[in-house]
Amino acid sequence: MSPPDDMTAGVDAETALANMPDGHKDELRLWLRLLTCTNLIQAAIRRRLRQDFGTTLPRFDLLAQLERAGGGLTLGEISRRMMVSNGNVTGLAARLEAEGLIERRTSAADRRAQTLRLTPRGRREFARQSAAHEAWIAELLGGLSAPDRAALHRLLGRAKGSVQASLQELPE
Amino acid sequence: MSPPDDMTAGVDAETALANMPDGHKDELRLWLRLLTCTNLIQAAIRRRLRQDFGTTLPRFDLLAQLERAGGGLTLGEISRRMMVSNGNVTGLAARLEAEGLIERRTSAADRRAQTLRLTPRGRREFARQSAAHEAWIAELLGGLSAPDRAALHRLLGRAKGSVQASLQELPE
DNA sequence: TCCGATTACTTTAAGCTTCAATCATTCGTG
DNA sequence: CACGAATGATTGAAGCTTAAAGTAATCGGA
Repeated sequence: MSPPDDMTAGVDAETALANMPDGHKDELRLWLRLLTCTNLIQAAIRRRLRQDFGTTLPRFDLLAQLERAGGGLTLGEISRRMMVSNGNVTGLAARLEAEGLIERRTSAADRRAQTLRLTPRGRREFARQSAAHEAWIAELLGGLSAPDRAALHRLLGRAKGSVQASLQELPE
Repeated sequence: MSPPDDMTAGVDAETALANMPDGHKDELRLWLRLLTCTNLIQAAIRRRLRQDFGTTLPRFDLLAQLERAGGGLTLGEISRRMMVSNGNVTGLAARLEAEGLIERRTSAADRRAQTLRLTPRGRREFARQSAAHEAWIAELLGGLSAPDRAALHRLLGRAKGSVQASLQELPE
């Protein structure tokens, strides 16, 4: 698993962590705080989806994609929109179909493709979950003033731009 | 990463709100952008840890906790610091021990407790990973000016405060 | 001393996630 | 038309994650 231990040059572990020579400590702190915020919110959402609706965030997200699309979507399209792997969507869709929340249909045009759409029950169920979800978010972020929210949104937009630009340049 | 050309849709979760009736649209937008930023960065880190070091983010995080602590830590203490379940740490520690990166020892004082510490090889390995990790983060967030980073850090602090206050009030 | 409560950890079942390999279908080009 | 390449989906192996139940050790009184 681990690469051959080649006794890498000079960096002993203490200096590597204790006092970061570069100015990169700054970015690291920012990243850790970003991560903490996201994790706190996401954990709260997951817990409530489970407790109040007996469901999970990935299931909720998949239903949200179908609801938003209006019509049906292929597994591949869902995979792209959710930014997860194909195999992931296969399993997720299987569980949601078993629960009667979505139905699948082989596309007439392309017999490789499976089209998913919400069942009436799936649509009803998602409407309830979605309303609650929206309220939870509003509650969690309610302590932030409107100007703070706006500023945060704008700065996160720049951060996203920075990340995407960086990934564009060095995709590996 | 480029989406297919046909649909009007964007790819990420952020574009997911076409038109939201309520006034909570604002908070929801903020949350989705926060989530997108975190996911983009995290996915890049995971991919590189795998490609360059054949490891994963949870393993890296556990090693980081041990390195930062200096001495040994119990499984429970690690579980608290990483904000994950006990059972999670049990499995993670088992894999890291099998790889020879950490060692476990039953505490003399309390025979229920297991103390983990880095092996010399674990320390060397983590030093390499940590240096790369730091550089990746700096690169990904390098497009942000220092004042922007400072402002973002500050606003995220307030967001974290809002979330924690909200969770304090309504723990369920 | 003893016994119930607490604490530390492990185990189990279920689900999520990825990558790599595979199968089926469709497409493009000669 | 034929055939290799590309596309859509599924499967399998491995790992991460949680909640809930279980085991072992410690602690705190009665």
